[in-house]
Amino acid sequence: MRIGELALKAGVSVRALRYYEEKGMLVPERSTGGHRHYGDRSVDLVWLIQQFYAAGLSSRSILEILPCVETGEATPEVLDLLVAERERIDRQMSELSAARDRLDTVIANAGSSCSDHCRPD
Amino acid sequence: MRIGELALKAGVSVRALRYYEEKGMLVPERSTGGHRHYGDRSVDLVWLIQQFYAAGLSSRSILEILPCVETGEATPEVLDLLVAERERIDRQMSELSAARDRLDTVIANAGSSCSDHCRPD
DNA sequence: CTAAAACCTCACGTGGACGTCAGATTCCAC
DNA sequence: GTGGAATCTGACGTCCACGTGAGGTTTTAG
Repeated sequence: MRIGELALKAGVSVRALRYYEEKGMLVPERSTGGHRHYGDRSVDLVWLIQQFYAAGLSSRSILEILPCVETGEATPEVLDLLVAERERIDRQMSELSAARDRLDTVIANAGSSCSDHCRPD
Repeated sequence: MRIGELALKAGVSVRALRYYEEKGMLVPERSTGGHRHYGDRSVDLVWLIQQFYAAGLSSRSILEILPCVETGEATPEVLDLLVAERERIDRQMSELSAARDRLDTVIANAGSSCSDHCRPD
């Protein structure tokens, strides 16, 4: 399929797909005229890239990790990276959790104080 | 205390503190000569700001949320913002969780395949 | 065959949270 | 009072995942 169709199916912009190629994460075939051609598996691959981006990984990390997601194998360095990213995600989740608790506290207080003067029954 | 001492105690850079002031989040007193002077509560405030940043809030959101963290009160708009940010954090946590699971799978596979050819016993 | 839609390659713009450098001023210990 | 440390105000630099034209080429529907 061509770049526009993949962009639609994967829910990203055409520019993003070109950027992924620039970074080496998703390199398509080319038609004789120079147009990009992607296989069906590219849709899942883009989803995976998006998932990793959403988790705070850099394109550099994703580039190293992607191949071994497909092959199931990893060099020791990539394994280190995988573990490091996993630990970073754990830390980020606990930070998010703490901030969420803080927000919940504020919401609870603000909610009660608001009802105090909004519905003073 | 002055800006350098606060930076040390709060574990941020002097530049960051000036940036917080520029954004209205932490506005200190000034000496006659123009130097910033912070109270002891500023340390906790900076921690809070950092915590919110770590959770992905923008300086704009933090600016609106900070006052009602202190007063315990909130206007309906700020309450909406609080709830929206809380929901965003929830979504981000589930995305992180999904990515972590994916990494775990890869780590498990890579670990076994590595031991396959690293220690073929 | 042709027109328009889709695609191509540069290449500069964006936003956010600061880093960093320059040059001037203020503070504090001695 | 003086010298060095700390601080001051601009203002430009950084990084990254794209956004956004400009100007030209390829593909495809009719």
